[in-house]
Formats: sequence, C-alpha cells, structure tokens
Amino acid sequence: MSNVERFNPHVADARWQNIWEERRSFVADDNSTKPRAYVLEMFPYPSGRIHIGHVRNYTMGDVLARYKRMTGHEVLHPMGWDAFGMPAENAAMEKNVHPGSWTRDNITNMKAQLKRLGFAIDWTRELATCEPEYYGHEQALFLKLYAAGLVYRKESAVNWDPVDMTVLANEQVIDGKGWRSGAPVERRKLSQWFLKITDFADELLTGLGSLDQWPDKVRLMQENWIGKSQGLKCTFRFPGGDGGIDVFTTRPDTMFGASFVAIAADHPVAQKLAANAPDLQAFIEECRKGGTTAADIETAEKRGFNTGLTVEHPLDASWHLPVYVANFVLMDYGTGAVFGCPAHDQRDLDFARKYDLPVTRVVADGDVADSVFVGDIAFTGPGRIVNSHWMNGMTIDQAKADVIARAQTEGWGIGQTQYRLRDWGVSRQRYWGTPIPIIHCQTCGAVPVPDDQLPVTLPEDVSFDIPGNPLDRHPSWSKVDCPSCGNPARRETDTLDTFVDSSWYFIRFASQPQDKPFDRTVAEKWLPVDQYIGGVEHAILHLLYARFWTRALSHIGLIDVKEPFASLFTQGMVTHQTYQDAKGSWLSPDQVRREGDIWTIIDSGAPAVAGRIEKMSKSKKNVVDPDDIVDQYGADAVRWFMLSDSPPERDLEWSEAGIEGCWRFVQRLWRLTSQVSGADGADKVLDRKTHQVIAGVGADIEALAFNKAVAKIYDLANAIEKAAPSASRDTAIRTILLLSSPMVPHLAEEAWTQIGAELGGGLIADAAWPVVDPALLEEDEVTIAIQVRGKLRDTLAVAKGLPQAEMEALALASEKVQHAVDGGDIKKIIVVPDRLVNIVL
RNA sequence: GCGGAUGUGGCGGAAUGGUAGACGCUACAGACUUAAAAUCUGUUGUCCGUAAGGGCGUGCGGGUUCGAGUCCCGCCAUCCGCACCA
Repeated sequence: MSNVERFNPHVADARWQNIWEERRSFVADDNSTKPRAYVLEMFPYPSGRIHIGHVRNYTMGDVLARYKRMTGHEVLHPMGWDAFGMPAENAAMEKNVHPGSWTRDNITNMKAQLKRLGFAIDWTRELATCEPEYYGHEQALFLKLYAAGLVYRKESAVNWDPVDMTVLANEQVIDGKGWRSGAPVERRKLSQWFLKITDFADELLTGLGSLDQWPDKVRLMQENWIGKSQGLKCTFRFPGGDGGIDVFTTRPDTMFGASFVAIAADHPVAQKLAANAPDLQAFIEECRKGGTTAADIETAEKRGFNTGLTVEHPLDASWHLPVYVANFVLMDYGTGAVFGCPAHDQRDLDFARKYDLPVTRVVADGDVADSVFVGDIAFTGPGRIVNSHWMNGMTIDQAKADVIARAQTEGWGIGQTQYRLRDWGVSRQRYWGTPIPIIHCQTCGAVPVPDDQLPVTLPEDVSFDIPGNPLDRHPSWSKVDCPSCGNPARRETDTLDTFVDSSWYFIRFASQPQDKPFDRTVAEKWLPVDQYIGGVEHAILHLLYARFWTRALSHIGLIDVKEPFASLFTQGMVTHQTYQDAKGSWLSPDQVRREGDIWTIIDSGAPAVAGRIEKMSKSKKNVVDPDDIVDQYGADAVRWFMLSDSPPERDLEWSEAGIEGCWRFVQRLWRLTSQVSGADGADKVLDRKTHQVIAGVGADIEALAFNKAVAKIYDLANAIEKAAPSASRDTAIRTILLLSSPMVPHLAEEAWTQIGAELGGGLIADAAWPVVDPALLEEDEVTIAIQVRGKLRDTLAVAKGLPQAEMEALALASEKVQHAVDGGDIKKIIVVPDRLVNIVL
C-alpha cells in the first residue's frame, strides 16, 4: 500500500473550478462545426437556497453534458433563473423587502452554491426572467401573438377573498378559506387575458407521436389532459319550440337512457331564471362557494336544483326531461350543459338516486337487460344496446354513429370533436411578473404598447403593506396616454403567468441578441433541446405550455422548430426521514441522535419519533443544505451520492450513511490512481472487464441510467484492486478515471494531472472518452443454467456457442439433474443457446 | 372525484420472458493498531439440516407459458398531477 495523502476537496474543488472558468472550458461556441448537444435542466426558482433536489437535477445534466463533450460534441449547458413569482411578494410582505432585491440576493447566493458543485455550465448565457432584458422580449413576443389573433380577453373565475378583497392563488386557499384572512373564498369572475392554446389542441396531440424520447407516462398524461373526444352536440328544445339547451355528449348511444338535463350555475339559462327566483339565486351563490380547482369542484357533494323547466327529448318530442342546475357541471367544458344517463355514468347515477329520478338501462350487462336499473354502481362497460327502440341490438359504436347521423339528417344536432383542454389564462393580479403590454383606452379599447415603448418595466416604488396588486394602486404607473388616439388611458395592471416566462427561456439561452428575443438562425442551430431534465411535477403544465409557445412562434413564422424538447427525462424527488417530538412538532435531522433503535433529542434528551420518509420540505424540517454537505464531503462525494443507488426517475433518500459511503469511494478512487506501476504485460481478464465497463458506462449515461453506470464503475474498481500489476492494469486505472470524470470531475482532474502528466497533460474535461474494442468484449466461456421442470438444478461452464445437442448432452449428464429427474419420463427439452437447458417431465 | 405512476433482502436497488438479489449501504466476524480512525479479508433473503442438500421467496388473488419480478385480468397500499405553487 502506498502512503498517498487523502484527496482534499477543500483545496482541489475551488482550484479546478477556477481553472475551468479561466480557460472558458464550458462556454458554448455558436459557430462550432462539431455535432451539437443542448443539455438543459429546468431552471430554478430563486427561493433562497439551493435544494438537494436541484443538486440532483443539475448533477444528472452535468454528467451528460460532460460526457457529450468527451464524445466530441459542442455542448450548450446553460443556467438561469425563473425569477418572477409569488414567494418574492410574500417575502416583501413579511420582511418588508422589495421583491426585486430579495430575488436578486437569492440569485447571488444560489449561484455561489451552484458554482461550488463544479457544474460544467456556460455562465456567459445566464439570464433571469425578472430583468427587463428578458421580459421586454417576452412582451414583444406576446404582442406578436396578439397581432396574430392568438390572444384574447374573456371572463373567467378566480378565487376571491372577500375580507382581504384580493385574488388568491389556489395554493393560498386552504380548506376553502383564504390563507391570511381565514374567510371562506368565493369564485368571482374577472375579465382576463387568454392564449388560444386550444387552436393547437390537435397539433399538440399528434405532435406527441413524434416525441419518442419522452417517457410514455408523460405523453399519456398530456394526451389525457388535451382529452380529445368525439361526440354529439345537440339541442334539447323547450316545449313550444322557443329555443333550447345545447348539450355535448360523448355517449349519444345512451340517449334513450336520459332522465334529466343539468346545466352549470353560470349557464345563461340559469342566470336568466335566477333573476326572478330567489331560491335559485341562493343555490347559484351556494355553488360559487369554495375554490376554483378541479379537485375542489369534483369532490364537493353533488347537488342540484330543480328549475321546474322541462325540455323535449330530441328523439321523442313527447318525452319531457326536467332541467336541473348542478354544481358539478362546468361552464368551461363543452356547452356548460349535459344530459344525465344514470344507468351508465356514476355521477349521474348518484345524482338520480339523490333526487329520485328514473334510471333506465340502455346497455345490457351480459344477459342483464331489464329496463329498470338496479343498484348503485353504474355500468360503463361494453355491451349491446337495449330498451332503445330501433337501436336495440347495436353495439355502442354502431349506436353512436346512428344517433349522430340521424341528428345531422334531422338537423337537431351535429357530430363534434371536443377537447378537455381549455385556453390558457395568463392574467395574474400581481406585481412581481411580466407586465402585460396593453393599454386600455375608453375610445380605442385594448391597444398594444408600440414596439418602441417596450419594455414596459415594473415600477420600483411599490408598497406591500396591504393585500392586493400594488400596480393597481400605484399613483402614476398605469396612467398613460393612448398610443392610438392620445387620450388619457390606463395601462393593464395584470402581469403574465410565470409559465409564460418558462415557455421560451430555452430559446433565449440558445441566442440572446439585445435588440430582439432571439436570432432565428442561431437558435435553430441549437434547438431542439437534445436532453431536457426536470421534475415530473411539470409533466403537464410547463411542458405543454412550452410546446404550445414554440408552435405558436413557429405558426407566426418566427422560428422553424415544432417541438422544443427532443428528449425528456423526469427525475424523482429527494426524500429524507422526518422526526417529531412527543408533541408532534417537527425536528430537523441534526436535532436528533440515534441510539440503537431509539431516537432522542440531543439538547433535551427527550425521546423523538422517527417518522415517514418524505419529500424534503422546510415545514417538516427534513431538509439538508447542500452547502453544509459540500463543506463536509466536497462536491464530488455529493455528486456521486446523487447518482448512486436510486434510479434517477425514482425518489432518492438522503442518508448520512450513504454520503459517508460515497466519501469513502472518492478516497478509494484516489488511492487507486496512485497505483499506476509502469509494469509490463497484459491481463486479458482485466482488459475484457475494462472494455465491458467502457461500453456499459457509456450506454448507461446515454440512457441516463446513472445508478447502473455507478455500479459498473464499482465493479471495475473491484477488478482493478484484485488484479496484479500489469500494463493492462495501468490502462484500467486511466480508464476508470476517464469514465468517472463526468461524475467526480474535481478528483478526476487532480488525479489526471498526476498520472496524465506523463501522457502530456491537458484537462481530463477535454480528454476523449475511451474507445471500446469490440473484440475484447467477447466472453469465450459462458455459464448455462440447467433446469428441471423450470427449477434450477445445476449450472455448467461451457464454451460459448456450444451446439444445442452438446448442451443437452451435458445437461443430461449432470448428476444433480439425474437426481432431480429421478428416472421420470422426459417429455421435452428446451435449449436456449448460451443460456439454459430446461428438461420438462 | 379524474388522470398518471410505483411496490423485489435489514436498506437503496440489479435482472432483452431464461441462474432473482449484480453493485452499494448497514450489521457482524477477523486482520492491522498501544488504542481509535482509516484500510484490508470474509459473512449477510428466509426456513429445515452438522453437512451434502432441500423447501419457500419479487405487495395480494387468479391466469398465460417448458419457464413469470418481467406478459394478461382483478384487488390492496403508497406517491405525483388536476389548469393562479413553481
């Protein structure tokens, strides 16, 4: 054993970080002729401190970025800040700081934290969405979409806090009450800006088909979110022929099972009736209680109000159905009205049982075809149509087609494609966001801010001492002259949803000229992003909005990119055990100590309870600060931990023992690199292992299966340690350094200068990935399994490629096999070459 | 409520339908040491057995197959998303 000093990250980390920076190692060259690789992790919200989840995310991207550089790519790996959002305003209210200075301070701190981890980031392209240099271009893009007719204004519901007189985000509504006032929230309508994402519904849906490097689950979730369905839009007429109620249904086959029509509380018919019906008015107001989320609405008790109105059944005018106002019907989806077929829809059945409405079966469940439906569980399976006159005996699909055809011929309905997707409401009644560049004029209406007046910047002099949007009460900011007629007018005081900011930052990273949002030619060189990595919580909204925005820009001819992210990876969360004291208060991990199976509070000696392993969160105090652990173990051990053990798409549990193990491995790798001996001679077994590992680690990194790459590196380290000195062993040591350098770059550089000096020096970051010799991958001997009746009875080492007959003979000759067969009748022998023999009795 | 996923030793996990538990962690035993740390060697799914060997084992219940952790059907549990959190 040599007496090498330990690897000291406290010195080495900063040294190499400075060298990479000085040499501009990771600055991407727009004009490079190398193949390009754009590696992007979802940019962070500057909340204050870097979170371990960020570290995991950026470590994964970093390994890929560094690997891509080593395999000859020009890599773009940028970083920026998703810097607008509510927490800055909350901080302003709580700590009396300006959202801007709070945000910018956080960025400074978090950038320093990220730098300590040695990520191969091109910091020259750093951007923050809260700066006019970014959001000004966003305003320009918004106005281009406006000019193209993709932006419009309409009424839409928000959570209204009647005490604070302010709009609340869903997050600020807790159990139906405002988080500060505690008052029950109401749904209130406001006029707001919308982007026409529904124009792209079909494109966004079919586009999913081209995203073959996206996880199936994300594509499926987006598909369901867009929710394309075919159905019938038809009118249930008021008796007497004066108008009616338009209804959309995906189940026209069940029309003869209808027993009521239900309309939304906001439906014009309901509104009109309520004017003269106080009890209906009261019911409608009751329906407005509670928050706006789908979960709130759909888990609320299903309630209805019988309006006393009736409508004619389209297929039988003599058949009249009652009209209810129901709290589960949404004005935003379809026509805001449905017909209820209780036998074949659970919600309708619950409703019918509650209000004692008829329940008629129209789809047979096997042989059950009784006209009166029994039970409380709706039948939604396949079957043939019954109790439906001429449709009896048809399949569901035949009946659907029949009813739609009949409706179109007779003129009372039309076959229609419907989407669940709604237009994207982008108005936010808040300060800390991109101002919507519109001016409201009494004469001219909504007028876009002229290009030469962009950016519309946020005023700095705002106060947060009372709830509500400071832009609204700013003395002068909103007072402007109309750009069109010159008369006094009012600036829009709503700001844009922060999802708009994150819908194009990846384009701005690729190209950031001062005078326009991006240079098309340069952006198109880099886009689409080759690998996008982030949390699965963004599977729908962010990723769908970014896809839409890119298509919208493409639609108006600004860029020729349809899909922004060619390959997507969704990582799991970082979790940690939680601890509580006897009263149930949360304790941080450094407040408790373990003695055997007993946990105690260090300060008081009182008992503590080790609870569930949960996502790290401040409220549960189970957080670990990356700075602390980098201080203790250095960047490389932390990075190694982020990649080890857990598959990246799954949750990773932070543990003391785990990081200790990683620290030991870093030191072990360091010792290994001091063992280059200069010895001669080849070690064929080690050579084979080395090349198998080169091939395996490369494939694993490309597949982002970092835990498997790590396991293979451990395997190679074990093999090297067991091998006797030889030229092969020296090569294996250099190889393991190269293979692990994307993961532990500081140690790799440090060791590389020592053993690399003799090879001519240079940075390992600039070194080439080792090349696999396919001839060395081949094993000449394989172990085959011998099964009897599918149970393993023996294993045999045989030459690779042994003929099946010989495998069979060897298997039968095995004593263990003969014992297991025990003279029984052999019916069949299955032979899988180089794998196994299965003897079937 | 709707949509999506996950479930394998003490723990994290590995396994193109073909030897379940690679690799790591923990624990235990041993070596080295005055001692500790570090390091090294070995053991570590479970039950029966001195051993050889055998039984049982991938959330639960069925099924397909020569062969199922893997495919199919039905459950259970947990987690994530649900349009103003980012």
